[in-house]
Amino acid sequence: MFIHVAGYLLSEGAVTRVTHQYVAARREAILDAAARLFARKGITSATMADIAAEADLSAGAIYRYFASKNELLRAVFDEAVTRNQQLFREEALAAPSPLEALKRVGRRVWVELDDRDALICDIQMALTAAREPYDFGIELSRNRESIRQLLEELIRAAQDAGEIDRSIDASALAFLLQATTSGVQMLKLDPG
Amino acid sequence: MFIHVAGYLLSEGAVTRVTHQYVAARREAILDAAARLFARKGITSATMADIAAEADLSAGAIYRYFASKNELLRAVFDEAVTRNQQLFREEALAAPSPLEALKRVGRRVWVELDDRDALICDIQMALTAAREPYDFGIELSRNRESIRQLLEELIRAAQDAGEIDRSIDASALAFLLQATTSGVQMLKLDPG
Amino acid sequence: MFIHVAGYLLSEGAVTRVTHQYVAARREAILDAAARLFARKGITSATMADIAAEADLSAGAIYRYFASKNELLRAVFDEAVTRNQQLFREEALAAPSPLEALKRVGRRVWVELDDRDALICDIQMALTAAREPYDFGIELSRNRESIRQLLEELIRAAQDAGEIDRSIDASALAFLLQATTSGVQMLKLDPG
Amino acid sequence: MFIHVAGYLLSEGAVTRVTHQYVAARREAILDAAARLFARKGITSATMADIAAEADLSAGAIYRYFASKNELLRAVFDEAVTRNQQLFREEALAAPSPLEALKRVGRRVWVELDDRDALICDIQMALTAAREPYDFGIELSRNRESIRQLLEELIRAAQDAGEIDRSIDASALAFLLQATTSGVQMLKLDPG
DNA sequence: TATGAATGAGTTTTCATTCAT
DNA sequence: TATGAATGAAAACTCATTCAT
Repeated sequence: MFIHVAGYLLSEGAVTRVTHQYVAARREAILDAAARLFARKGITSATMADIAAEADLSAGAIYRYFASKNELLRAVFDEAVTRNQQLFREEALAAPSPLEALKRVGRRVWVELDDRDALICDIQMALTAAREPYDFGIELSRNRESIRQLLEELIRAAQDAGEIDRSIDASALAFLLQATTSGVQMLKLDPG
Repeated sequence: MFIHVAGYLLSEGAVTRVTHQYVAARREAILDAAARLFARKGITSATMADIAAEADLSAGAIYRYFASKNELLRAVFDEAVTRNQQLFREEALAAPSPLEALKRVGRRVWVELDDRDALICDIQMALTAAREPYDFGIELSRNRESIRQLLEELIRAAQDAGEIDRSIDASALAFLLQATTSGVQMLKLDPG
Repeated sequence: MFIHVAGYLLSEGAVTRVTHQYVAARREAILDAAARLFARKGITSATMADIAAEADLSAGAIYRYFASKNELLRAVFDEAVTRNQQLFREEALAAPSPLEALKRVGRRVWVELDDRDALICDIQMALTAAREPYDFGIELSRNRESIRQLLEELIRAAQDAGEIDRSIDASALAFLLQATTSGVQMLKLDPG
Repeated sequence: MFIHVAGYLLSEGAVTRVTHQYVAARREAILDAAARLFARKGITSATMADIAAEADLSAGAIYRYFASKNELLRAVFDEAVTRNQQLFREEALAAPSPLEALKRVGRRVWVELDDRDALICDIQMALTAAREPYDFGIELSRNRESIRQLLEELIRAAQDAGEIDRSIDASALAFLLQATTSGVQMLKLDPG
């Protein structure tokens, strides 16, 4: 060690940075593979070996990145929640008017429906949360609530701008929009 | 075996009838137990032993009624589809007018949402169908289609009766109603 | 069920008794197999498959009798403790005088040393208890203490009967006897 | 590689000496770490990664010093045997009289009992030797025998010096002393 | 020499399914 | 028909060991 000190000090930073990038990339790859396989086969039926193969790894290697299958599942769900939130906020912020924002969000959701894996992932997430509310449900619930609030704010703003009839109950409409969105997701599942 | 002695004392016909009733009742019990457990634990996590226990049977006995877990699953799904169809048709037939029929169907669906197990079963069915379209998807798809048609017919009838604005696209409205229904199901799942 | 009632009532007792005996015998067989293999290969290296094979079963079958490898280990240890206690008490009760009791216990311990598997099991138990005091140590500690007390009582009785010099500290001698016994166990381990 | 540059600035001899010292120190550190972890977790449960971490190294690095976990185990056992031998000889040589030598050895052994890790290591060694006599037992056996002879010689010398009653069987007493020593080790294990 | 990511064999555990009773 | 013990094929997870850097 005393002989190598200089060398280590020089290289450590670089090595660490490279390794971190590599590790982060692998983590991401596993996460993506898991999301795909959970969607295609179902959470229980997707084996760690399946996921590993999809991520070009051996099954054991996954455990360097995620402590257990359950942790991996949680991470996949976290990513899905984040993705959903971003989708809404991005469109809402970019739009020139409240009504336009609502329309764009709707259009964006419609487009995203073509990502079948993400679609299934969302529904599976809801099911899992329904069955294990304390392990998985809390964040999902918060997520849904925050999206509902965003919709409600947009509706009220549109009402203030005269773009939507003021007699409409903004809260109820927000609920209805969200329900319809979820519903369209369900219908989109239909393989027919 | 001696345990059948009592049965043999009855005339052949009676025995057969009793046995048939008995078998049918057991089948139904297993089906119900399976539906409950598939909903609560998920299809893969619900074991045959769980289901047997819930139906007051031993694990092996189920195989007298269903050839495999997959067959049992199929039967559970069949029942769910049938139940859904009946629900719609019953209400539609009993209503005095088309619009009233639509309203009653809506109310009935709303009430059924409180059967959490049925709710989860429906969603799980859709997921399974999405993943294995040829094994499970076809009938589900037909079911959804037939319900959509029923809705569309009711809407058209209501339009003919002047109860609904004729400028509305009946087909699109039927789709929307169905989507909203599915969507409310999803929101109802939310444990929060 | 209603058809079979009579038959079931008649046979249930018999069936249950037979089954219970069978189950108990299997449990015992597994326990013995496990004790042997824990001794021969060590606790960690003895696999459930090894144990099952030694007990003429498949690995999975063990789980009908013991919830986990750890439970099985605990049961093996429990049996060893019980065996040790019995050995001491039996000899002590049967002897005509306190000193004779001490001698008989000593002779019995000496004889038991030839059961190499039991020997190793005892030592392994002590090691395991040392490492996981709260999981395994408490009962073992109690066991050792109760044997020490028995020895002390015997020594005091022998002193009262004039068989052992009264100037000797009974407690210290009991400790020494126990230590020597343990020590001879250790030396007996020596394969040379 | 550049990380060796500093080392090359030194003369060949110096580099070699430093490297040798370094290697020896590392080897020793690994050996100590392994002894500690084998004692605390058990041989099988202590992982190479555990040991490496305890020795401030990465898992792979150990293989520069020991070809396998088994070799490492063997080395740990060798050290323990050597330590035991030295302990006895040191005290025996330093004592002014044979009886005093015996007493000092006894006292030293008593003191060493407080090194719980060494204690457990000794017992584990005996167990391992009992199970794999040809791999691990031979040297241990020789060690025990040589200590017994040393004790016997001391006893005889004490008898010749009139310090111990000549009627006592020196060989038997040596055996007994050794057994008691081992036995006290076992009792010391007791967590209670 | 040191690192630590990856591998692959092995271990515990679970469960659908079978079958003797 | 019902039971429940047993099987055997997975599946999650662990770890000694290797190897590119």
